[in-house]
Amino acid sequence: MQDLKGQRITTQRKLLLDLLRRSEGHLDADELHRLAKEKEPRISLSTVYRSLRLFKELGLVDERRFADEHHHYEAKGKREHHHLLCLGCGKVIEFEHAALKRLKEDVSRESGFEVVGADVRMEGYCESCRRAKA
Amino acid sequence: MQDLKGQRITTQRKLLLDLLRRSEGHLDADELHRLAKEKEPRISLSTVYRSLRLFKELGLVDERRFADEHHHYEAKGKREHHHLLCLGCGKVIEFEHAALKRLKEDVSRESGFEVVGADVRMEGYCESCRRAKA
DNA sequence: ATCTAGTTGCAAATGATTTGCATTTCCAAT
DNA sequence: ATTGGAAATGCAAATCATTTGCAACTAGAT
Repeated sequence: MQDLKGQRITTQRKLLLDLLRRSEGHLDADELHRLAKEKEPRISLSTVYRSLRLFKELGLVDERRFADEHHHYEAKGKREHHHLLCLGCGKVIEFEHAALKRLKEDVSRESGFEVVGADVRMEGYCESCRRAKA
Repeated sequence: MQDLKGQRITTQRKLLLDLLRRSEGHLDADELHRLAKEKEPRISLSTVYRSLRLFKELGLVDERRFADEHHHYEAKGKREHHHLLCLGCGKVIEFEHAALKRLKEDVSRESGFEVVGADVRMEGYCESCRRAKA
């Protein structure tokens, strides 16, 4: 838990960071709160939000907005990846692609903009929704 | 104004769509409301939101979320483009890149996911912020 | 010109996220 | 180990963008 540089290591923060790291998907604040209450029934939703903000500031999680309405949080550490959003079922699928590195370099060179990060998301239909449509 | 297929053509809708199309940037609901009130002082913010939703459903505008907090709307019709977000000054810059078409095709082929649209955004520092940092 | 369903403006409601404050807890200094 | 105070928590109330209920107002078909 030495990831929380300088910040106090509380039961709540430990639990929340652990849940985020174990979870496969992209949790939102409510889901995380629900999970956390199984271990710490008194944990409050505000603490969840405050901790998420802290983790984000420390660079421990990424905050994303998919379909809308609320944020989703994803613990960092995996390889760089991007997202496919299924318009049929709402599923979020991760993908990697080698060409993106070159794309960033191209953009940096051509635009004079110093690119530090990229987020690519593609919308469409996942295999099962494609089958369902056909 | 025959873009409003089947929908009633009201003074408010005409004005709002017109403002969106004239505007270079990416307006948010408040900015649009402010602009609209110059011509139609009684127009309400709800009407702005309702019209934006309608335009979105009709495919006349794209809704985006940049830095956060609220939506921005952009009239469609320009060529496909993506966005650079400056972390220094918050500016949003548009860019185009030919490689994206191939990237979409690659992803479709490799993942079995049918890609219908892509949104690429890169974060970093624009030229003037880079100079300011140096 | 008339009729009526679609639209509007306003105010109140919503829902995600934030904040004020009293209480509790971490942890550095004793 | 104990302790003092700053930092963190839980709760309830506040925010802020966006949505909605409703009565009054129009577009546009008749």
